[in-house]
Amino acid sequence: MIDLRLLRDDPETVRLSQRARGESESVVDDLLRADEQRRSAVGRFEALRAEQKQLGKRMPRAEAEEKAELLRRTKELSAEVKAAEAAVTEADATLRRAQYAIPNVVEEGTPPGGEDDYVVLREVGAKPEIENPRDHLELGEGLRAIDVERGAKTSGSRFYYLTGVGALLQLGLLQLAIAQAVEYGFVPTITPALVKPESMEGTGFLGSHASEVYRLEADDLFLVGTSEVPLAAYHSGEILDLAEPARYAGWSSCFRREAGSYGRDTRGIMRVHQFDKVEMFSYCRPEEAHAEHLRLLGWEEEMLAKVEVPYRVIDVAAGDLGTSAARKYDCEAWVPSQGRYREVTSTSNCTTFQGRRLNVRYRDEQGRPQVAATLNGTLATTRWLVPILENHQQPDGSVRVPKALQPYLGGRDVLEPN
RNA sequence: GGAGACUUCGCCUAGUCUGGUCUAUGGCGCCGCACUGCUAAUGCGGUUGGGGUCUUAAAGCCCCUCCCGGGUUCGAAUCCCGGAGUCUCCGCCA
Repeated sequence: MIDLRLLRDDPETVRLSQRARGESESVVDDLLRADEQRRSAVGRFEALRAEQKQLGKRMPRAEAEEKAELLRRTKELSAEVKAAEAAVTEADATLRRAQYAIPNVVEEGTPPGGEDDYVVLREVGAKPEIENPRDHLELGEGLRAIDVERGAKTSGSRFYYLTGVGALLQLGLLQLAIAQAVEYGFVPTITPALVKPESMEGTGFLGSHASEVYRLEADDLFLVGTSEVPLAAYHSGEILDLAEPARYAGWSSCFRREAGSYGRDTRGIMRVHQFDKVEMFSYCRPEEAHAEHLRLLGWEEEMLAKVEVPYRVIDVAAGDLGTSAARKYDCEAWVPSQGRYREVTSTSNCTTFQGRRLNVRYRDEQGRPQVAATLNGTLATTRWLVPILENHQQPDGSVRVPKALQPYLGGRDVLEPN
């Protein structure tokens, strides 16, 4: 949720942000009104409550006649206080709803517009020259690494088995990611994949992405779509020491319903209901967030370099940011069979938006608690197998193994079909 | 799944039976000051968090906060109901 002080002091910034996202500006005025109403309700309640407490203090010492008088007044007050309190509760709820209706304020410099209005920041690495490239599924089946038929048999479409070198490749990739994260001081973390509603809510995934989320109704739990969720909720309600950013690298399976993506990426493991991921997550001081964001992007690029895959970096446009993000950079890897770049990482600066919802704070120089900024970024996912297999394929259907992954595949430098 | 115990302002803890003087006790830690010729000891003071109001800002004042939500009452840390979490024991089980 956004900062109410910012809203009061500078509502125009919030309106501009809404415009850049292509979203409603009237919700800004709704929120301003709700804020005003809550404050006046609080004022009424507190005045009544103060009187009630004053009179209550005299009660034990009061003599018979005074006592009767006091009782009469305090009985009235009791009802008034109760009503005023109910009004505050309602105003709080209205305010909260209005606050939840507004996504994070976009960072200055974010390209305006929608999904197609991204800006390409750079392209890195040479695209391989491959004649009639096989796609990742054909390669994966040849290597007996990917089995979507049996995935569909047991679980339905968009499920798969990784077997043999496929399993080793994924485990190697994820371990490489964890190793890199540890090298840079991240705390490697294996997270819960099921979370409570407030954790899901606090991360901002029950807004526009609600239909993407698996819910276990019998237990009122949600399956996470990314370990960002349990990592963000990890320190909820806490006051952290953020002299240095607190960095976690989460390893978890991720679950997505992919509602509304019927017909898109139906082949192979490009878009699936369940996959594994190593995710970087940082808590830091707000003034440090911008620099931290660029660091996360740098670490993503370092991982892409290790798997020797060409990619480009895009600056995602405001309308495609998602609820919590103020700025987002995606790395897209080259996929030869499709002749285009496809998203393999995404790093978001959520500024204090999640921190405020989840109540994560730190102490500033004066020792006062302040809301922490949060950031996240992908270090490796199952989807990475697609560009890895395709870019390193050879005409006979074998696949070269990037040097960094070789130790995880028993030292092999080539995977042969069998 | 069954039974019981517990949850207090960073940590530990008093208070709950018997509602008002709880504006929540004490210790530890932490911060400041004083003193002592060293970073030790001692003394004094401070130390939950959120919100409102006022203000350039701070201070002040007020409200909320004793796990959460209801209820009883003029008044709830305290009594009642519901929920969550932790622990112990029993049962079942990978």
